[in-house]
Amino acid sequence: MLPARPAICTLAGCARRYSIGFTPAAKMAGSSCASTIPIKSAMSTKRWRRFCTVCAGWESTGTKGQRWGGEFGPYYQSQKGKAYQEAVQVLLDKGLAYYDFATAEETKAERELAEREKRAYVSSRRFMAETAEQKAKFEAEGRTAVVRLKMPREGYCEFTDLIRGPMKFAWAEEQDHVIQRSNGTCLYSLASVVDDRDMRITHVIRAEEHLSNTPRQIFIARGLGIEPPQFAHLPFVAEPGSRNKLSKRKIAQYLKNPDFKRVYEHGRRIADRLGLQVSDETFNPVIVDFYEQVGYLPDAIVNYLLLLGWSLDDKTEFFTRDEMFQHFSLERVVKSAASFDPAKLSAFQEHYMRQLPIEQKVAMVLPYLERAGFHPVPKTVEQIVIAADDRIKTAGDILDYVDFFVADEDLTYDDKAFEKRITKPPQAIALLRKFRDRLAQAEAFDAGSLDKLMHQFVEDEGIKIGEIIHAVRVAVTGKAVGFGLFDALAILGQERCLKRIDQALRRAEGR
RNA sequence: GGCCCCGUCGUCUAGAGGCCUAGGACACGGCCCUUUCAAGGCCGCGACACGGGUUCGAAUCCCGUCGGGGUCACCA
Repeated sequence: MLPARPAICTLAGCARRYSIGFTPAAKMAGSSCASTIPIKSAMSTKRWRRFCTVCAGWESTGTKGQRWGGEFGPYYQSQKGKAYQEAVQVLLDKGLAYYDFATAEETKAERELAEREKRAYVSSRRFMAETAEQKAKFEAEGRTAVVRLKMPREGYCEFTDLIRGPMKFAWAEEQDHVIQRSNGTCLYSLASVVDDRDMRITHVIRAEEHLSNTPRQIFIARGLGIEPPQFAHLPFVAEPGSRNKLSKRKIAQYLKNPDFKRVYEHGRRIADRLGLQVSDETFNPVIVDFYEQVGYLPDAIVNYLLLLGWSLDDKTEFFTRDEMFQHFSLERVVKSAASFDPAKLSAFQEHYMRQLPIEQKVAMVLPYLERAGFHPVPKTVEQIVIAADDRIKTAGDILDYVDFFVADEDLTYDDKAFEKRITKPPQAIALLRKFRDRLAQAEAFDAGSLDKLMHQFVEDEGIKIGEIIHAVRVAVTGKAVGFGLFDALAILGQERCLKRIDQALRRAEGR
């Protein structure tokens, strides 16, 4: 069944299952992507697929996806109606389910009555039809039926959860859940059991909110003569700074958290420079798409998420995919919910970015420049990437350095910086002019030579380096901040540097 | 409300009765480095929810309290 909503993946849902679920899945199945499908349940296949695809390398969401095929299809619940109905019939034949001819209002009334009388609601089964005659009688009244499970009213359902250990639920607490709607279609709890059987699911690894519907699934499985799969219920991911389940709808509230806000606004700046249309549906730090758009590394995200609720020991933090597969175990999953910490995710991102070879960084960053409307030569980009070093924390950060690509006459100046470093200091303009002349005479224009030239200039003038260097920076880059000035000058080249300094001098003199 | 789950620094966690004056990471604060911004180095701050047991000894075991969360659909 395709989810009604578009391909959105929250960190709360798919991400957790990816980093935690995918890992043992791949481990147990002994292979990668293709095996993730049979190991999970069929629900929200599309979202799951989206996340896997994204985290496998931010590839486009190929819907053709041969990789998603497999021998136990079909994988869409919309194509499996017949299999579900057959299962319902088996349950009916065995007396483990029944036709319920009660109307929605009648059921609701019973439930409300129980609530008023402060007792647990148990279906009266007043409109239960187990024989053809009963069925005919209700139908004659013009009633339609749903199929409900006929849950045991005594005893316990016991099973072992791979994360939580032995579980014991009283059958009497279970409702007679609907498994087939009056229109003949089936519900999740029935469908997922059938899917799990058809797809040879051995381990169901899912969020803890499903813990309480496990007994009914075990009931259905046994009724169908299926050995129930092993269950592992993961705690959910909580909101930053609270224990509530993370939700993509609460972005406005999360924005009050300074760390969350920082991550969001950083992404927002990049999106704005790209002219991206942003919507809360996808441009939201709670959703993986956000990180893809801003240019995060999948490895960083997966590694961060892996540690959100699991650890190997008291010190190991960084894992390659292979190491994850090798070391992961459900037994070490933490039982309590873990809050999403955007600041720590950023720290992982910075770490992985620092590890990235230059060529890969360049390749990662180029599409951002192109999307922002620049057509830079890769060599220059490489120089910038090297000079900027770890200042580029996500691929989108390259946009902090577009000043190198804009035409000299289009360079914009930060007014405050210009004022502080050029207009205001009494000697600044004169010094800048002198330095400009030195630059004009420079024979070598590499960073090392420029460094020497600057120091010679400072010595000759008897000034402190701070009196000139900032003025030069603002004159050639327009900004007060950036990477090493000599790298910046070298990348721009002599001609452009002179042009920009002249331009700044004219601007300072109000011409 | 019934049922269920959970409770160690702000956050993620290590901890299976003595190795714990509770370890690591992120964040935070300070210092150093420095042409700005980053980064880096060093130092620091900082927790066993509470109350009873059991024990020579408890963060670890038991009971209770409190707190947080999940779930109770013809959603998935």
